[in-house]
Amino acid sequence: MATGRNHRPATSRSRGIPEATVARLPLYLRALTALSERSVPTVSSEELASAAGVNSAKLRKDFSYLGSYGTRGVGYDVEYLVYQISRELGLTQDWPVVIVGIGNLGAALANYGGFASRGFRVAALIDADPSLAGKPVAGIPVQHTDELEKIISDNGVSIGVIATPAGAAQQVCDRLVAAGITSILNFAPTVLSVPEGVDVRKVDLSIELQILAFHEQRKAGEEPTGAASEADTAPPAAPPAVAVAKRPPESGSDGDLPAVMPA
Amino acid sequence: MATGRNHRPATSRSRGIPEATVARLPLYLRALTALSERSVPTVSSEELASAAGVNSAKLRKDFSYLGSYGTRGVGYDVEYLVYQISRELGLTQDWPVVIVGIGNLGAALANYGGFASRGFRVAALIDADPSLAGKPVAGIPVQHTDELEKIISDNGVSIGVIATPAGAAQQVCDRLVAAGITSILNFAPTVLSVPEGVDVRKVDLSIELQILAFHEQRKAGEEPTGAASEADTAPPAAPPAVAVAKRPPESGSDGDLPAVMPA
DNA sequence: ATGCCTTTGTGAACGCGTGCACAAAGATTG
DNA sequence: CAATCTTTGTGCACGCGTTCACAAAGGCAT
Repeated sequence: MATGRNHRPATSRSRGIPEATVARLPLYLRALTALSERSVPTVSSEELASAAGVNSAKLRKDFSYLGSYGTRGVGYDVEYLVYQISRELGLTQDWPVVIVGIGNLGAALANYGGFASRGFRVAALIDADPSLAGKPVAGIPVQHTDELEKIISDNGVSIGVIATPAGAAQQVCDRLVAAGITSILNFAPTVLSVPEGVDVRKVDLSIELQILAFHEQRKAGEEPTGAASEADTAPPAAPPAVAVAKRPPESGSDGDLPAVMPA
Repeated sequence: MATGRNHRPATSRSRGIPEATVARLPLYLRALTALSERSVPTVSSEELASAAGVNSAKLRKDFSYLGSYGTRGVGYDVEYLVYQISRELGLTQDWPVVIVGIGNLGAALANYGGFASRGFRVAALIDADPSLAGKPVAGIPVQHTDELEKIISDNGVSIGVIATPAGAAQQVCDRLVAAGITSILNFAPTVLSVPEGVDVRKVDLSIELQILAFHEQRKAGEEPTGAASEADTAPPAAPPAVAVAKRPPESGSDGDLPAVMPA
């Protein structure tokens, strides 16, 4: 989870659809779309749950927040459910989005097919590098940062994707917000601060790997030697005054992305 | 979150560090590294918490699971804490990783600087497209899928990144697991099924956007007209037998990634 | 050395999310 | 039309995660 600030009771109070449920709706939608393409008319909660990788009881409860769209003894009508979830997620309308920071990642996002097929339309690609301006990426010409405000207001964009290096992210964020953006998907490894009412979701590649490393280390140090608990308990030095095993600062400042766009 | 199967009590039972805490440790580590580079000797929980974008009470409780590394009245020793968290996350050792599927996204990942600076080393890039073989991406030559098993065992790789199209993901996953991989970071929009003992974390770009769209729609339909609740309650047709507003199947099969690698 | 001030570490309360288990609902069969 | 069988929808209980609030701990000034 990653909402902009830690405000809001985590539960979306409106119609009372729990945030956890909202996060799973796209999962169900994906599974349902696949079924729809195979012309499967109905699914049971059990089947759909396994296709989506969740518990069937959880799925039924999730759907119960949307209303009673199933038929007892039969299951759910696939087409109807696809529509209901799409509507609930706001996918029946087209959402223009802008991508800021057209480095490797930004380009990958621009080429990502999963956007267009879900009601999202890449309205513009924006980068601070003047030499990129005009060059097409994924068939869309990159525009310079100077145009940012104009692009957003002209196209009525309300969702922005930040794929810049960490150093530029907050500045870009501020400009996006000032220009009217109210939802941000942030790929830069920084904590963005935004005013109340703006949603931020964060995707951090390196964090995911670190979490995996934690579990991996756990697995490794489970049975082999008994030395695991030893190295665990013995700190290399007393709390204050240490300089242990500090990895050399590697390259420049910490947070880094492949992209261009200087700070 | 996204563990392979819905097994395991969500809490990592070992030394009893809650999963939610583990997920935040990389966040703290990032903030601490930045402080370390600025040669800041100590931080209070309040300062660090705000830098990491979390609540200070939460941060203190998180640290309490690791041990008592702070000094009352003063705060935490930055260097020491960096070391402790690094060790806890298993970042004091180098983790070789392989990236499978070198499309736009795979290339972006290969170029991502945040990996190397965190103890992760890209051991190999793998793709099924023979025409890519040998070509260097981010300075590393791409190798063909045939070599997958050999690469993994030769380098002792235990973490794999899947950046293939959805259609190929499960096959790749199976081969990775068979070859000895026990942690997988999955970028393909599919539910992977893996045997017990293998961890899977999922990053789905389109899902994040859909969640944003949900909240965005919410904001939009909050005050404008009173028509919101109307369209909300009236289904376009009765549950069975409908063909409402179904978006045309767009392009090919649903889950798609920019990458190459045919199924 | 003593008292004050800052900040940690944590006990306890609360709320969300998950999963169980079952009653109600509808379809289907004879 | 009645009985049976399947599958939904949900009441309930439990556990994890978050937050509050405060006592204990240590530094620092006098």
